[in-house]
Amino acid sequence: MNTTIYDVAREAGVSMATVSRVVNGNPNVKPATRKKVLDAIEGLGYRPNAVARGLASKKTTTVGVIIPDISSIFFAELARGIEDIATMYKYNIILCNSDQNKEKEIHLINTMLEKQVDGILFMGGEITEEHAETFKRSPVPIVLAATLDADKEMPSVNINYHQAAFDAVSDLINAGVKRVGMVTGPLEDPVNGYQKFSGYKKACEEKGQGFDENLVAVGDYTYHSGLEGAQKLVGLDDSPTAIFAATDEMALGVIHGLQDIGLKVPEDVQVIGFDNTRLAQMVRPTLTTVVQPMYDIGAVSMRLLTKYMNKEDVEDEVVALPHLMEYRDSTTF
Amino acid sequence: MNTTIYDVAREAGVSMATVSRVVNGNPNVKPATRKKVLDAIEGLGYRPNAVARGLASKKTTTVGVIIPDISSIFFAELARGIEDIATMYKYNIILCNSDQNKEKEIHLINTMLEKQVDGILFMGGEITEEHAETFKRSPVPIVLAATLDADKEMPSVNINYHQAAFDAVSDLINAGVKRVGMVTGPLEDPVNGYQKFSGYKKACEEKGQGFDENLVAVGDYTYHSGLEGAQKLVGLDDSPTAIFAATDEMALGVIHGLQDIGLKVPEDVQVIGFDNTRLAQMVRPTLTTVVQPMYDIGAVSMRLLTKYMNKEDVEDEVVALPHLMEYRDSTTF
DNA sequence: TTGAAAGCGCTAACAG
DNA sequence: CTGTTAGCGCTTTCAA
Repeated sequence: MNTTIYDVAREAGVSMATVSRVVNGNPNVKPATRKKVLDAIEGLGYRPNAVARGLASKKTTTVGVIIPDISSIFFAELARGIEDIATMYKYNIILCNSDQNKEKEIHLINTMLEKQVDGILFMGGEITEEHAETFKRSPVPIVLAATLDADKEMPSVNINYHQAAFDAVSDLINAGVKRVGMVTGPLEDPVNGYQKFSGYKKACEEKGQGFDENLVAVGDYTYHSGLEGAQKLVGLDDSPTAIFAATDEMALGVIHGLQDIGLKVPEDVQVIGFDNTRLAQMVRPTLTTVVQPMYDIGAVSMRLLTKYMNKEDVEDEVVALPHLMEYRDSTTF
Repeated sequence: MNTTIYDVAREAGVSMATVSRVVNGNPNVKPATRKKVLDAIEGLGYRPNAVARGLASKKTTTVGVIIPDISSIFFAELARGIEDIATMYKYNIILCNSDQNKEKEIHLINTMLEKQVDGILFMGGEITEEHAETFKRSPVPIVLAATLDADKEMPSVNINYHQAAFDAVSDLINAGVKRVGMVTGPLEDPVNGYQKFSGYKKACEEKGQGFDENLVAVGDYTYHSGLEGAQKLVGLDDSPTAIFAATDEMALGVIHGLQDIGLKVPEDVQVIGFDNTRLAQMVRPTLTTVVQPMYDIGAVSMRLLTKYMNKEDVEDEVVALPHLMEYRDSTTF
């Protein structure tokens, strides 16, 4: 049997309430008493049982984190930001991979709710009606990180993907590129698909080159799909002299796809990526990319969640972090 | 107030014990009764409280995972293997980053024990005496993943790092390379430092080139340190014509460090990495590397932990998974 | 096949 | 400043 608060009380010659008070740092304890209790705790090697505490207090100091895939370099960085801030506020994290599978996501939320988490941080792709229903029914706060909610009625932390993509493509066109191609994520994905694509499209339309759907290759976030996308695009009659990729990993694929068939980056074709993961510096030429502050998105969303959990006032429910460009050697400007 | 097992019992006209039985799939319930209960659960939207269950049953179906840094591509892959198997066995994961800091590691173990996890999966660097003490005192099983325990008295899952490094360097020497250099991790690190280094050293000594400490650069796992290491090594009078790096990330740094000063890989200098992370294919030339099955190490260690938690018999407490070489374009053989 | 009742270890009024 | 007393929601004997 493990030693309990009751054992400590007996050992120290006080009531369990007093032990509870010193364990929880309640100031209403005479120093001498506190010392007796502390000594007893030390002597018995007492370790409070967080489960019992959770049952009695209805707080577990644990938050659920639903993430598409922790082995993705992008989400792993986000997770690190989340965990750091959680630790700072004394929360632990229950981490689950969803593979962006709707049934799994809903199931995971329910599992976490059973475990009585104090809040949930959700990262995913599309927020369907069913997601919205589930979120609404949740007895604890839920915050979205790097995940768009069409109705903007959920608390969330993002950057403006549409604008960021628009900016990146505009840079290219302003620098004199006549035809810019794109390797996008699946268009059903609101972030890496639709938003970034629409930013690209808008820049094409407004800046003169016009939109040509042949210049768009749809990838699946992988390096390999970037590689294939590049080869498809440069195989065109009127092939692009710059390619914008929706993620850094695909951008690396694009660069190597280009190089593998003898094209030079950036001389023949310029390349811009998105995210500024560590990959961007691990390639030659180094990658010009849109900086998405992944760690910060994780950190800020966790901070936001703590505010909800503490019932603090929050002024901005929907926060958009700034993005910017990191110019490296895969572009000529 | 949330609905409890008691509400369901009243609604279904049975006792809470019966509700508990159907919730837990106990077969000793008449089908008709079961149906009544299930209907009541459905109607009330009842969701069992895992915290209360944990307190009563002394099982939380949660395991603690201590990892140096989830944003590392290597550990993220490992974590994915862990989580997948945990999910398969209906466990959830509490994930914490330790940054390989001893105090943090010990502290985290205690936090997890307070939370009454059913087991702990530990990834770290050095296992000190203090670690061993803490592990020994744990009331729940602990398994090490990709982490060496000098005394081999803890259950663990690894590959044979020494042998793997020896094999890689031997390949180079057998292929005619006269001088092989190495970029190692910190030598205090038993895995990425000492074991791999000693494998390298042994191959040098046994295969003829002899060991020359000038040929060794100590990195810190980062891409950047690989880059610097390479430049240091090729600056030598009698510079190496092949470099073995203790991790893929450092190997990418080595390749680019070489290329940045005009050397060709593999014509001028061959390069071999370690781990076979996804990075190995995201570089030109693609990287020849030692395959360490990260996902599998995670999966197998979690499986091993489930056996301990279920008090099943385990035949192999210390498991060594096989390693092999993946030959790509950064070597000439 | 079902119910009654005793905890699991702790928090949180409430009293004194 | 300290102790008493109810629970928190569930599992688990033990009887019936």
